[in-house]
Amino acid sequence: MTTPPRLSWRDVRDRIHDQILTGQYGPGDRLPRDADIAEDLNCARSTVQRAMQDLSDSGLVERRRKGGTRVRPDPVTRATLDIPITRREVEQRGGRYGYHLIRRSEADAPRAVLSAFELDTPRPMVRVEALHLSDSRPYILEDRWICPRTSPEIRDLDFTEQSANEWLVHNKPYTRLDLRFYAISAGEEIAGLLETPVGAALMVIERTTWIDGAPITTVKAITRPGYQIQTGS
Amino acid sequence: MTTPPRLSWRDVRDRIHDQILTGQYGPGDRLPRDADIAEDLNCARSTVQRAMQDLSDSGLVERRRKGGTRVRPDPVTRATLDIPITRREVEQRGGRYGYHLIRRSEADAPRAVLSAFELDTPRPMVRVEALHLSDSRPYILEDRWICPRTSPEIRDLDFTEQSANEWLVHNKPYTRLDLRFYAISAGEEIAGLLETPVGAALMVIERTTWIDGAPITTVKAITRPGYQIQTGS
DNA sequence: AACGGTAATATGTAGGTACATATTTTGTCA
DNA sequence: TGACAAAATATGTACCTACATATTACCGTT
Repeated sequence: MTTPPRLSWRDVRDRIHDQILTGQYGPGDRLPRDADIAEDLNCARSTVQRAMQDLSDSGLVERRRKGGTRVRPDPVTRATLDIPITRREVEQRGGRYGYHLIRRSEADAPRAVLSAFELDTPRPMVRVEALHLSDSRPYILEDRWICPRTSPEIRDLDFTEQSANEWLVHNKPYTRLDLRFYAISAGEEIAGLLETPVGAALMVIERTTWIDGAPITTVKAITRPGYQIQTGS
Repeated sequence: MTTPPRLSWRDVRDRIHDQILTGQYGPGDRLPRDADIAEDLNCARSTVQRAMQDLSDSGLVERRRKGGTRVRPDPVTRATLDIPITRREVEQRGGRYGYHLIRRSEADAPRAVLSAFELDTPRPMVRVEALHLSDSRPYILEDRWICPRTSPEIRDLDFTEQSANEWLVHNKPYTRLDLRFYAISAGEEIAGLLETPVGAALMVIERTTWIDGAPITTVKAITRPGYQIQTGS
């Protein structure tokens, strides 16, 4: 008697995945219940559940209690991005990291910042403008607003030695993150700070974080020309 | 006797998460074994396992068999991106979608394309240049190379009606995806096609896919001015 | 038909056991 | 001391059971 090798949840996942992509189940179609698939494949329902969870996470299917599992009608390519601390990023690329605080100020947050936080009422915030350097050359220019109501500690920090980026990542967990990328053309001020020609195309990374609904920080990181964001590796 | 409400894996996760961020466990520190945590919290090991998996997925800790669980020394902010089919994207934004094939050609893949695929030896590929429109105005310009050795079917497709984007997403599953974003300045040709001033800052999305190591397609999607990529909704 | 409450049902989660697997640690021998 | 094999160990996976929860589906009433 040869014992058939047990099915792993990856096997189950791949099997379903194949069935979807060979057209056996099309967009919007409902798949059998986990229990039935489990019986079909002769494995435990928990194994099917694990497989389905993974397919759901990767955006291929949608699952709803009692509603069952259906193939997502609009396929998406889903990818995971890792954005390291800027210091780590520079060092990992073999550069010598440098940091320079440009200005630290307090003011009522402008409309754009409030809108990033999805706030209606104006409130005072701390603004930190700083430059990250790689081998003494400008790497990323960051324009950050921090909400002191959520992070009172920043009143005692001047961010001349340690970047707000680093301090926040190490000390301020968040429950919600909003990321966006877009391109801008370097204006005069930015071009001057990044030592780049006026009109250069620059990637901007905007990041906003909240903890349980309370705004922590929003930052506009303007990268030097040629900067790339990439997945994996 | 009040029965204490059972701990969910989310509770466990949040508890560990807090402990890490209050400094109870610092970067590089090793956490107790799952079994011990389970005993401490009076829950099943499988619950702790689930919690730890999630923390591992979100980049906060690293787990290794026998090595145990340790706090990641270099914190990263990890985010998930959904990139929909361009047609869906346009329609979801309330625009009327249009598609226009510019050119379909065959040639040996240039060095840049081979490098994207991590290939050494040149091989012939199909190139598809096309324009996606929103309300009859240019939205995304895509310059795509497809490997016919991996997808022989494309020999029979002319991509005049359906975009290669759509066909591939629906018919070509991939096992590996490489994504990168960067900014470019519109040259004359691109500016003409996107109906944008020369020198405008544009976001580029490069996407390369493989199936089990075999190259499928690589595409450079040049977006119109003001285009943004963002997480979440 | 329209409404509303109830039952039916598929997925989600927790508990528990057993074994698999990947590493590290230890121990032995040259 | 070094190399290699064996033991120890923490996480990973599979199975099963029981119950929780969110919806959908159904049915009776108006």
